[in-house]
Amino acid sequence: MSTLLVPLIQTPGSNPNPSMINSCVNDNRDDLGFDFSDYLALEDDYSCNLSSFLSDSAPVILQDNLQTSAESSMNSNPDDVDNSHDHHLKRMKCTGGDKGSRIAFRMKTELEVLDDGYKWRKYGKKMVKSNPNPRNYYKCSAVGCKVKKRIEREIKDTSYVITTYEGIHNHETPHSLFYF
DNA sequence: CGAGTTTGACCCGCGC
DNA sequence: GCGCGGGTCAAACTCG
Repeated sequence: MSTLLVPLIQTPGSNPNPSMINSCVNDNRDDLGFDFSDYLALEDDYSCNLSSFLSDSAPVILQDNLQTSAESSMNSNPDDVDNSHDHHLKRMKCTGGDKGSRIAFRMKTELEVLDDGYKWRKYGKKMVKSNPNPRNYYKCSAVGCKVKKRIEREIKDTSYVITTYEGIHNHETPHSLFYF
């Protein structure tokens, strides 16, 4: 299984979130009301349960070093994470393949829906067996854009939200137009 | 009145 | 074939 890091530089048409993380954290992080304390990407197999990514079986790659998720879980105390500004993009995992447009990340926030600069329409809500918290389904509201995202709260610590994106936007984010 | 949300129903894949 | 779980649809509803 190959592993690659998701670029954190905003590129037109790329998934917005890594770049949004960068831009938001750099200036108005406090205004957003959440911390990008953690970050990870999905395996190719999209059918896998999100919770499995938080289990000890999944390897995790840090930006500055490597460690297993078992090790990282010991360091997953939010207090530890918040101690450094560099930890907003602490860890990430991504596997290669044609389906690399799927990405998930986990962040500490009280908000249910994060403003990532795009406009989303909610089209479903589902209780899943593996998580007592409901999973919400969103589609990008832009015409012709088929990007979807799922949002659910982590089982172990409901202060963390797991957001999963599928697909690549075929348009600019309204946020970036404003921002730039 | 249009856009967005809610929610039950439906569909589909998978395991047995 | 059947049941289960997850994802999507769409009508009804809410809100500005």
